[in-house]
Amino acid sequence: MLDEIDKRLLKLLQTDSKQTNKALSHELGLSVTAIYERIKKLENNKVIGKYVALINKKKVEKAFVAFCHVKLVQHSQDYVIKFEQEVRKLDEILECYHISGDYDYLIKVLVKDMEAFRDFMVKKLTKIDHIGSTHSMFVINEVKHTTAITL
Amino acid sequence: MLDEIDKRLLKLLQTDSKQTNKALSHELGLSVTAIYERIKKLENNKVIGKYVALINKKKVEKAFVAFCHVKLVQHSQDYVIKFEQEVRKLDEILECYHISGDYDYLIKVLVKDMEAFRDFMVKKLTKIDHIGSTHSMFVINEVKHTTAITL
DNA sequence: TATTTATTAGAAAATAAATCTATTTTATAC
DNA sequence: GTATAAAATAGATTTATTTTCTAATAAATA
Repeated sequence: MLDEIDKRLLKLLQTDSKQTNKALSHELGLSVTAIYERIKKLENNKVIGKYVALINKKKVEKAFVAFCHVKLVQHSQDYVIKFEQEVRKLDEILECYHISGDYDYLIKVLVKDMEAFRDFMVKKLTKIDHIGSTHSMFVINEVKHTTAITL
Repeated sequence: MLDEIDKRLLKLLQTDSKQTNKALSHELGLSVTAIYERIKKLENNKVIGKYVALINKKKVEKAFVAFCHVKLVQHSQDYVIKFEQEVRKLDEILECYHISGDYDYLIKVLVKDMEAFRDFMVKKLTKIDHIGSTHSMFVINEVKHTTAITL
């Protein structure tokens, strides 16, 4: 389904989606139209989901990152649905995964600072019904963070 | 530094960076030039870090996601530097954070399936020197996942 | 081999980005 | 409160890019 050229093209687009088709055609040794058609196909097939601007969290006062493990008091469908609904509403939560292991969920939280985190915990996260317990881990340093999947 | 228009603009660009300046100008009630200049400024100030294509992991056989806690045997500078270096080299690791708590690191791993994960653990992660212990959590369901920071 | 289908190339048309000049708004000093 | 400077904006123009079109080539299928 994806040939080598597609993979190389996706690598380039995952790194910088603002490159012109001309630049990409140069890089991959194809015509502009070939690149254009390939990209359109990848978009239509939903291989490429969207194009976004990535912003620098340190520049927008969201440099404090934490991961929280969350356990529900019970795992009835109702509780699960409700919890997940609330999580999706909270802007501070960028990611939330239902995971295997001791805890039920792992969430990634972005806020300004420790004070804002405390606020988030007290006023938002733990206000959600049916939360049993939570365990927070603070990011000391971001060693690696990419959105680019290697194919 | 960022006014309300900038914030609304960033929200739009974080959702879809392929919108034309004309469409954005319409949305925000400004001229095309005003939008153009604002975007250029946000780029120059490094508020906008980059533009990327986000690809669909389910379409490229990378649907298996796991988080691994990693503990080093020791925390001497050498060991830390070496570990972080190796992590950055591994394509399966998309994110790695040095975190507070029982473990030293939290890493996010993307592979094809459980078999590939086992392979990754045995042949790559645990081959890195000085790793004390690891603890893996598998993603059962992705409840929320966005790159857009709310300002 | 013949026939269809998909991919590619190059040219033309349509669209958008980038630049320029003039005007307006905002901030600062007097 | 007014004058001045600086920043932001609008509209027009130029430049570049995307998109479409036609034809040619390559790959797949009967």
